[in-house]
Amino acid sequence: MKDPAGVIGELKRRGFIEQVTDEEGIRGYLSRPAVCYVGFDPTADSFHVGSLIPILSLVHMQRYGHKPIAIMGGGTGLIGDPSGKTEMRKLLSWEELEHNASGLRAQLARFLDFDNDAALFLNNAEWLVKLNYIEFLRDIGRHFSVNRMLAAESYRQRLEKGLNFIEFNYMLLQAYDFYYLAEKYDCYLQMGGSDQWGNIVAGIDLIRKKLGKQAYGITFPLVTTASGAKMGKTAQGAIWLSSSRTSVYDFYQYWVNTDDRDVVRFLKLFTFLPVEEIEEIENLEGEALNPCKRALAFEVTKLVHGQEEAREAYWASCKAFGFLEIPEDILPSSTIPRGSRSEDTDLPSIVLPRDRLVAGIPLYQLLFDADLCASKSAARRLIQQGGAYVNGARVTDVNWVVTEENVEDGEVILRAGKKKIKKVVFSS
RNA sequence: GGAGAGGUUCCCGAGUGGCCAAAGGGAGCAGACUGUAAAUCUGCCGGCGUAAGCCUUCGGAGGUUCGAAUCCUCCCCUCUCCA
Repeated sequence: MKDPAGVIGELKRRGFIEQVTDEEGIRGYLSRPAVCYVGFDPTADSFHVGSLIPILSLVHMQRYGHKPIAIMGGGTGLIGDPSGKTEMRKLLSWEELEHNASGLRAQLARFLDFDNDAALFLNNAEWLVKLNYIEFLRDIGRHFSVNRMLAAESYRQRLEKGLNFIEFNYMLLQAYDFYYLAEKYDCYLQMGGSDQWGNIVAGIDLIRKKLGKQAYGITFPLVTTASGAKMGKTAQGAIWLSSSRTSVYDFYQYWVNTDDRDVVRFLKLFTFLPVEEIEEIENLEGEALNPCKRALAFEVTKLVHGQEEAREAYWASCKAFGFLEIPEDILPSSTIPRGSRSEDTDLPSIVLPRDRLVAGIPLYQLLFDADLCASKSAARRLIQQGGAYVNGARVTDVNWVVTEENVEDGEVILRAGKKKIKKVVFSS
């Protein structure tokens, strides 16, 4: 096990830290095995790429011998955190929350070791739901200055757009969470996104007032891509960790397409490759970064979906875009396959009944069926604009029909634009 | 509770009776250029249709009109000021 105190340095070097309340204090707190927590909103039954930062920060903590707690905001999810939002979030029902929390728990188990309480998974509904309003006001509410809350950055934005009482309360509840965890679990460190700063500080104040103890906070930077987009957001929607929402192949592709300027930063944040190795490639430019992007994609995919799935995605991607030797001295700790293409892996595919071929299938229809185009209109546009390929050959005739003649070994390879590819398998 | 402003296609935002599937920008998609990158340029960008055209959309429900995103009525929601 590593020296517990080292975790701060590790997080810092990897770019996880935006702000800390008291660096010296935190180093002291973490100099021996300690407890820390991050809260997650159960707004969906899967995490997306944006949640990787907080999740991985917990993993780093655990690797250094600390005890991470993941809090499911079941209770606060019923309220809706106004921080960082420009408008009110829709409130979730009980059933949704339960469902989401269990999905998230399962995903976290891939990252954290929950055995023997080495990490905890708690739902704050457990203690928030039974709070008594009057008691809460007397015990907790009196410690909060409305003036100070109004001054908080997280509320400022919302004051312009409007904020209702239920949201205004959010800070108290989160502060109460922190206080509760401090008291029950000796947890004196909370981490969270930079929009959580105000809530974290409120918790620290509450702990000081109620328990007379010093607590700490760390915030993560808001990670955006070099072109300014929020991490993990694409036009098709978020990149999810769940393979039923975002296929492993698409997940891998998302990372391969990382902007040059982001590669090093993302390797540090989203993989566990040694920082020294990542620094080795810092000076690479242009095309030389491509193997690094593949390694990044492979490593992140491996973390989320496992080694085998990652290999498959890697080979499928090679098949679609061409093989590229990954030099031995690039990120040597990465377990990305470095040999030549020995494995033959399938492209993403769909299966259709063979008898449809008898009458022939209009290409636009097939593109639509294969999920490469959102509508038949879009498919027609694609063909007209020269972005449609059948078995590698461009097709520009809108009325082109796929027949038996185009099928080889029961398969047709469709491509839309440069990056989307799908194999259609005809079964009898 | 009172007064005012507003809810437009993925987002921002124009549009105040026909020329509106709805300006402009952003995002996105395709092509060129490339390195599965970025930037740039070009085209596209509600659905169905080869097309002509048809259908659905401007908070919701009705109504006026030959014709409504635009006018009227009721309702829902948001914001601002007042209480």
